[in-house]
This record gives sequence, C-alpha cells and structure tokens, in this order.
Amino acid sequence: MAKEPEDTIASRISRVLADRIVRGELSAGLRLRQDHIAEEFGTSHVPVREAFRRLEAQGLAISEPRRGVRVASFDLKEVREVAEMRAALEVLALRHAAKHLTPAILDAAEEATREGDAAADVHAWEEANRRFHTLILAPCNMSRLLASIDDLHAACARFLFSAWRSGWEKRTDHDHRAILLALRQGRADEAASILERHVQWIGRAPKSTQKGAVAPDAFAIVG
Amino acid sequence: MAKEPEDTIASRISRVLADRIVRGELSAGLRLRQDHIAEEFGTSHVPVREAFRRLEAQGLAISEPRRGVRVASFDLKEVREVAEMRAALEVLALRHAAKHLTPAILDAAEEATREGDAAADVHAWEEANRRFHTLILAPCNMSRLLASIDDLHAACARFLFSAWRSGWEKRTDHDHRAILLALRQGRADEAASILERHVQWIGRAPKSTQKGAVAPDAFAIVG
DNA sequence: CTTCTCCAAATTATAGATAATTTTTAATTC
DNA sequence: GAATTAAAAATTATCTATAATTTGGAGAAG
Repeated sequence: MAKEPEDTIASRISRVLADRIVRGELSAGLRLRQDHIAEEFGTSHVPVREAFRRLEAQGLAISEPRRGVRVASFDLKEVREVAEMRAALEVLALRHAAKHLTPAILDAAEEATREGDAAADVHAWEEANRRFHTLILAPCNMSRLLASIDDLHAACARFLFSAWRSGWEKRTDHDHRAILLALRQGRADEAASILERHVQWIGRAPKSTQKGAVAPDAFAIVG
Repeated sequence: MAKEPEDTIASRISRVLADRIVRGELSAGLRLRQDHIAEEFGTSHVPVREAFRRLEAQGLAISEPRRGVRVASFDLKEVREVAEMRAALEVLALRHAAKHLTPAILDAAEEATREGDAAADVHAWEEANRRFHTLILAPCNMSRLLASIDDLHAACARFLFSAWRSGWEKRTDHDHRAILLALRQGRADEAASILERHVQWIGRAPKSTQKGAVAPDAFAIVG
C-alpha cells in the first residue's frame, strides 16, 4: 500500500498547512481554528495543535496563548531579513559542498536551471529553482544547516507567490548559470559570492534600468 | 499572584526540558517518555507532546514516529556545524546592529565581559557570555535572525557544559574586548571578522601551543 | 428620540484531562 | 533461532474546564 513517508497525522497536517500558507491560499493574519482544521482532516484537535507548534517554529504561524494561532504576517522587512539569512547560510553550505560536487550533480543542476527557464508558471519555476539550490548545497552534508535553509527558502517562496500578480514570462537565469560555470572551473569562492548576491536580491528594489522605466515587478522576487 | 510570563503548560515544559538538555542533566540519546514527564509536571501527556515538537524544532530532541522522542545526539561534527552557522548569522546580525549600538550598550557588554572573566563556574561564565552576545546583536532588530542565533547558542552551550570536566579557571576574554574596541572605534567590519573567528573556534582543535603540551581542554569550547 | 458607552450574559474557542486504540518492544515458548 | 504472546508506550479520540469574544441591553449623554 503506497504509504506516505510521514506516519503521524500531525506531520501530515503541518505539511499541508505549510504548503497552503506558502502558496498564499491561507493569507497572512488569518486565524487557524483548530476545530475546523481537525474536522477537515477528520481528526481530533490534538494532532492539529502539534502541527501548529511546527508551523510556529518554521515562522509560518504565530500563536498567542489562549487566543489561538494565526498565519504569520510578513512585510518586506521580514522578507529581506529572511533573504539575508538565506544568503549567509547558503554561502556557508556551498563552501562546504563545493569539494563534494560531481559533474553529474552539476549537470542535474543545469538541467534544473533549464527547466526553470522553460517553466510555464511561477509554481513550476519555483520548483525548479528549489531543486537547483538543493542540488548544489546538499553535498555539504550538514543536515541542520540544510533544514534551516529549507525553512528560509519556504519563506522566500511565500513572498514570491504573493508578489507575483501578472502572468508568467519566461526568463533566463544568468545567475544560476554563472554559479555553475564557476563551480565547474573550481572557483568555489566566486560561485559563493554570486550565490550570495543572487539570494540577497530577494525583496530588494531592482536597479532602475532606466529613468522612468521600472521593471514590471516593484521588487526582485526571484532567487 | 506572581505568574510566569508563559501561559501554557507546554511552553513551560519545553523550557525546563531544554534547560536540562543544555545543562547535560539529560544526556544524549536518552528516551523522553511522555508519561513520565507528564507525571513529573503533574499534567497529562498532551502538553508534553507539544513541548516535544518545540524541542524537536530547536534541534534538542529527535522524534521517530511511533517510537518516541530521544535527546538529540551531538558529535563534534554537529557542534562544528552549529558553530559555523552561528558565526555566519552573528556576523550578519552584527553588521546590522553596528549602526544602532550606543555607548551605553557597549558599556553593558564590557561589564558582561568582566563578569565572565570573574565567573566562578562554567554556568556563570556562559550566562555572561550569552549576555555579551545578545547585547551587541539585539539592536539589529531582526527577530527571526535573533531567534535562530539563540537556538544555535543553546546548542553551543550544551557542548560547553558537556565538554567541561575539570574545575573552572578564570580567563580573560581577549576576543570580546577586541570586538568592543573595534565597535567603539567604528570599525564594524573588523569587529565582525573577529566575531566570526571567535565563534568558529568552538569545537575546533586548538593550536597545539607546543609539542606535547596540549591545552587542558582537547577542543575549544568557549565562544 | 437617537446614539454611544459600559456592563453582563451567552456563545465560541482554546487548553488540558481522561480514555481508547494501535504500534512497538520484550519475553517466553516451541 | 523463530514465532507467538504479553507488556509498555505512543498516537489519537472524546470529554471537560477555562478563558476570550461577541452580543444584547440598560443607562447616560447629546
């Protein structure tokens, strides 16, 4: 019987709710009522409350004792904070991963970049983007670091999905390609600094390319 | 009636258990049986389970579905990982905090350093050490970043308490003083790089001062 | 007479206790 | 050593109490 990897109801609920929050289906400030959620999942409120604790730790929900749980708000200031944390930690991860990267991994990362460039919508792009970052960072073999990066990446994705209003237009990810090139040539430090800049851009106002000609999005949302 | 700040039983339990784990009273790998803990705190196991989720997120406990929760193990590799993460994030925090630091804050941090130097035991030293780091970083005003650093600091403290076997001998914290000096003189970048080196030392083998003459501790444990 | 405010009752939701069920682990027997 | 059974512990359900919010109404002010 194809059974999901997670066994407990609580973990399943937290995964589903996290996904909904990230995708923007549950908007910031919304109250998460344990009885309603319990009813939806056909369980009692006990595992729901455990799921809440995990969401709280991930920064996706905020709990006030005796007053309930709400979807965490996130303003631009928080997004920048998350982006800077992510940049700092991804640089660290890449520095350790670099020596373990194989051509096969870099090929897979390049393929992920291509898929991102060809993505039909923002969700497909984000999936490919996350795969790229995971591929080049996972070989650092530092599980706690990778888990932290994952949570931060989710927060970034939440911003991406919320900020993206207009239709998706194909784009070419030059940063990803520059990172891969540097890695292939053994210049890990350069790859790390491109990665740092790349991630830090999230939530920052893009350079006005020309006076009056502002990009369609008011803030850089990729990464 | 003097009531503790936290309202829920779960948060109280998680704080107490976290403290015990950090102080080494609960050793790595020990099973945390919810019924026993519930009995000790005079509650049911429901809030205990919620406390477990928080400990899990903090990296202090590990839960295997249907098999219970254990105190997280931590080998030297994990300590180094935590130290490097902490270094990366504290550098980020200090860069943002620097511009908001006041002479009053720096004076308080210097006082914390003095108290650390005069500490009678390792717990007093750690309390002062944590105060120093918190004082100079808190003005960055990035709550998520500070919360992450706090969790990482707890993991470092856990290593410190576990590694410290012999009696406590007074020491002078030159790094803290160098950081404060640089901050007072407005050289934030230099302060940050001293801080980075300072924290990264945790869990690393110290330079053998002389052949055969190894330091009393096999690894650097302060920070 | 209308409107605003303040207080109390009723409703709703959260937090926790107790109980039932399932799963894992240990033990004993073949 | 394998298999069956018994004990223990984890997960979840149901139930209760307590705290928070809302609603309704009385009284005062405009």
